[in-house]
Amino acid sequence: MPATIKDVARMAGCSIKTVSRVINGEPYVSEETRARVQAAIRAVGYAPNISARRLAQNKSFMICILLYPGLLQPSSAILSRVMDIGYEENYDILIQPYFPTHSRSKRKLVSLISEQHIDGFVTTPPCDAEDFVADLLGTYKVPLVQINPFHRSDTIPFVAGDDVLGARQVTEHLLSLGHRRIAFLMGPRNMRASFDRLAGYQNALLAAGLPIDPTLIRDSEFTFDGGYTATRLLMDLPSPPTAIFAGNDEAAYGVIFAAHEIGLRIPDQLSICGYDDFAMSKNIWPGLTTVHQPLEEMIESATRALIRILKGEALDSNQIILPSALVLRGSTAPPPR
Amino acid sequence: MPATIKDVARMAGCSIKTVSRVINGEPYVSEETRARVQAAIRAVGYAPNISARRLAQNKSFMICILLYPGLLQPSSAILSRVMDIGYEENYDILIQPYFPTHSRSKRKLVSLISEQHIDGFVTTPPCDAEDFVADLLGTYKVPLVQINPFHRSDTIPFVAGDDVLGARQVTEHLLSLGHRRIAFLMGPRNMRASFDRLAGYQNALLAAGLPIDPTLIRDSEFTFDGGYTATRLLMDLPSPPTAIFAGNDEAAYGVIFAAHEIGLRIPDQLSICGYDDFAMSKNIWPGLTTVHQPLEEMIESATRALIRILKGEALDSNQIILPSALVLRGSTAPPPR
DNA sequence: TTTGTGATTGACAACGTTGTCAGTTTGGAA
DNA sequence: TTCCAAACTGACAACGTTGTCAATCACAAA
Repeated sequence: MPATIKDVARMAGCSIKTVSRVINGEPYVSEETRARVQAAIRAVGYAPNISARRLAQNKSFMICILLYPGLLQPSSAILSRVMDIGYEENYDILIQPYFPTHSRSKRKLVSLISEQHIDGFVTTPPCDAEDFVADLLGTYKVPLVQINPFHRSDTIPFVAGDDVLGARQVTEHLLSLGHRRIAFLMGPRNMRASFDRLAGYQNALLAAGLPIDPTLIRDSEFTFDGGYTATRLLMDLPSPPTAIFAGNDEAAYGVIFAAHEIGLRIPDQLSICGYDDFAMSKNIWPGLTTVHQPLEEMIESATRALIRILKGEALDSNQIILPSALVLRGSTAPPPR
Repeated sequence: MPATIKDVARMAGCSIKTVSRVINGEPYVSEETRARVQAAIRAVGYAPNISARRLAQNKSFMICILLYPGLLQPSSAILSRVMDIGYEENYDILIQPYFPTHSRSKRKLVSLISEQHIDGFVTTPPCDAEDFVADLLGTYKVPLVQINPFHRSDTIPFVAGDDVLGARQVTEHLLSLGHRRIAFLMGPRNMRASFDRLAGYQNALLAAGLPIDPTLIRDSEFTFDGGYTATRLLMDLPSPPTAIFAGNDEAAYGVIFAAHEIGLRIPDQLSICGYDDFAMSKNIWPGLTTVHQPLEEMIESATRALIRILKGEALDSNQIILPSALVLRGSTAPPPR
């Protein structure tokens, strides 16, 4: 039975309302009273009961991040960073795994909104692929900030990277090394990144005056297995590519594995690029040339934007685009002569 | 303004208490009334307000998992599994990053207990290394289940693997391949696994009648950098090891990287073993020989045990030991002649 | 002196549940 | 028929906060 506001009030010799004012930093409390109340709070070891506060204010002080477990590999560092923000701002951050098309996920989401009254959401791809989430949050009028959303909306704030540009830079890097047959591994159709990166790849080829060879474009679903299978097929072609741009890092790991299995030396016989710069990409051998996506910053700024909205502050812009950067490591080199 | 229990009661033509009985599946409601209430619930789209329920029952229906962000790499699959259990059992699962020795972590933990009234905790190494957590939970009388705890307690339930056995099996595997100079990379001093794995390594050597060479035992802190640095030093020895047992997978990644950098072929010139079987270990080349630790099952059974405790049910045993298994992949082979 | 204004304070309702307890109904045994 | 226990039901308090509003106080201006 922890101390309540009443215990504090009794000890400080004032009303519970005055204690409440002190706790919430409201004005109209004399310095003397404030000091007395604060002393009483310390004396009885008082901590406000969050459930009561939530009930009285009809707010939950909770933010939920919808995360698709398959992709995104949320390094714990990211989660930790987000929790810190929550700590500063007095919000609790709830990490919720979410599978689109999965009915249990949907029910859980409904319960988070209707029972827990979560104050706001951050979504990550491909959780936004169907309109279910946005529609649901729309009908319940729960604020939402999206990360790399499928559809960029004028009304829903989002944080994103420039995947067209990043993919173009990767491709130009490979072109500048002398590669002419560059394969591209396409991601799932429910993520915007898949299309944007494909566009960047194609833009670079066209700008270089090269044809787009459909046999060099394969599906990987952004998975290890997808990258592996695509590579086995690609390298069996009569004239195989000299470089594979894997669409994302996880697929690239599959490409690397397949290349090793086939007995190809990386990067001498096959250059490989990824996209995303997962933590592991600098730890494998050879280091993976990729595009660093500032996932931590993205989640952080999405969360901060959401909190601003919840506090009723205006955002500078509904669209936050963060820069990505090509990271050159050991997995790319000029093609074999 | 969502529907409340009053709206349901009005529509069903009964008291709010009767609605409450129906919601909670309590007895003493006639079938006819029950049906009418349920119809009303559906009609108004009622969902109970969790904050009010928490306040009235002085319970949070929340479980918190303390996770050290550096290690453990909680694959999202694990988190997802745990959330599912929570869903089944009507508990919300809070994932809380926790750094021992980090004062903010401690304050957050205190707030989780005293403000949020979290019903129970699951700890993972090395969050339990100091006694702070156990003491705190003890004084607040909050139930706790530990995973791979530093001290195995008779009173605090825990789930663990048999690291001594696992490490012994790894070492015996290397011995059976013919290795005689096997290095061991020690983990941090605040994790039981570090000592248990060292013991398994030493037991196997002693059982084979081999001496324990202290120059072959190095610190890695279970990190990539630690594994990398230790390997550079080890391979500079006048008579370097022919195999390195890296203590955990993350350190093993560092060993592999260093070996490649030195120009050693794996496994022909150097055999490498890890421990833990992180998801990536089967995706790198060559696949890493390691010990599979059933992390998902461990977190699952710890969570289930905690929920049983919270429900007042007795545990079959306070000590749950789950089997680990040696996984042979491509990173080990007989030593060079 | 009176008046007004802003600072300070507290009584009480409200938030949406569940717990307590007393009242009513039902059905079967005496 | 009467009585009793069990089944059913609801009024109301309680949980620990915050919001509303009225009351009081202090002090300066009129």
